[in-house]
Amino acid sequence: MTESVRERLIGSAVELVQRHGVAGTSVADLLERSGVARRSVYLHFPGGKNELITASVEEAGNTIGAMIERLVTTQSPPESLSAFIEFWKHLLTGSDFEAGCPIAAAAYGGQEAPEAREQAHRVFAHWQDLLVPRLTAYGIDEADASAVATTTIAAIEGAVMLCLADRDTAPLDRVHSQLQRLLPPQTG
Amino acid sequence: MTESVRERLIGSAVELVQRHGVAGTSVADLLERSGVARRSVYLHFPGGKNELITASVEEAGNTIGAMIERLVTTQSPPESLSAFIEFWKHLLTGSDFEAGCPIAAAAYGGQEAPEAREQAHRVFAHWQDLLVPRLTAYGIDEADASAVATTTIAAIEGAVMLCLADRDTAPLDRVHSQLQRLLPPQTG
DNA sequence: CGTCACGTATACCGTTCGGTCTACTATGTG
DNA sequence: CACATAGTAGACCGAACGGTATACGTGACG
Repeated sequence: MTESVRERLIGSAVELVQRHGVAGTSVADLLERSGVARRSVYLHFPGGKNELITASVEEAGNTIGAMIERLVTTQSPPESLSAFIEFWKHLLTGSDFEAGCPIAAAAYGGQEAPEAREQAHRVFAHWQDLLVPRLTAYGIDEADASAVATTTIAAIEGAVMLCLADRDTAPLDRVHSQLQRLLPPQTG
Repeated sequence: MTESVRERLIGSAVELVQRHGVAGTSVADLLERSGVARRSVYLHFPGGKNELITASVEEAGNTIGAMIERLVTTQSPPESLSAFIEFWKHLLTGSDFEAGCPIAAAAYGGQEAPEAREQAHRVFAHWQDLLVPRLTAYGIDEADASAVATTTIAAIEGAVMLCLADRDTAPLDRVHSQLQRLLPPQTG
């Protein structure tokens, strides 16, 4: 039942990276939030902070990826899109616009943590791979499906960033309305 | 002719924030790159690092904003879009995928530098204000124009982030192809 | 000439950084 | 019991952090 030390560390890393980025997340912060002894960090992650952050990017990527998979296998692309947008709006409002996408934060902090950036690359590739077959099944030309998938991810990630800057969810709503236009009515 | 101390500091701050983010940019780095005495920083920016970074976000926002204005006043929306995409591709390849958008970096680093985040908000609002009248003049419904403008900015910003993660410009090309679909042929 | 603004150079402040170390405590399990 | 495993607690390291202080140089202007 109780979370393991490793899980607590990864969970804390995800939350802190969402709020402060990679460079802005210190080991001391991680210890305080996780309530874990300093030494335990290097027991589970001999590579130190960067290895922990890389693992947390993988974990967050898998969690969100599982949600994406659940959405696209149970709903149509437009419905999945709405639900995904709603997820991000809740994350933003629930954190008073302090938390963004941890994967994006890792991509931007890639200079100091190259392994975390590579992990971010894998996560984004995975997310797109989940979308492409659903888009083609929905009637989108195979040649265009990967571009639509990339654009959906990019526009939402960019909108989350705009929401952080604006401290408002309106950018996500505006992006939502336009991304719907990229999804043709079925049998299109 | 020679750059003033203030200009050197701001220019250095823009480049460093593009590469390392707000939290990852140290005063020592700024001194080394700008070749300026430590004391001079606090002479020009009594608020220290945060004030300097806020000024650099304003400066970078104005520079890119001026480019956007030049593009949209001399070319059609699709042509402007292509040129803007090309600008980002050059920035990425010219920095070996180490430099991204400094405004986005400020938005993500807003936790530790709130004034810089507010400045990022103003910059993005300005960029969108430059696009909206051109989109309506191009035939896009007034109710949709602001959404198209937001989506264009968001998708490109997100694509730049994906390019950093992938170390490849392909995401920008894919996003480009889909953003074109949001711009109807004239008299549409 | 005096002085004052602007700049450099560098020492220094207290704090925090990531990471290592020693010592101790549970909880099993052979 | 013996002993390994996994954890806590906390001192400690050298380096880097943002910011302040002191001393000096230089050029414009009254």
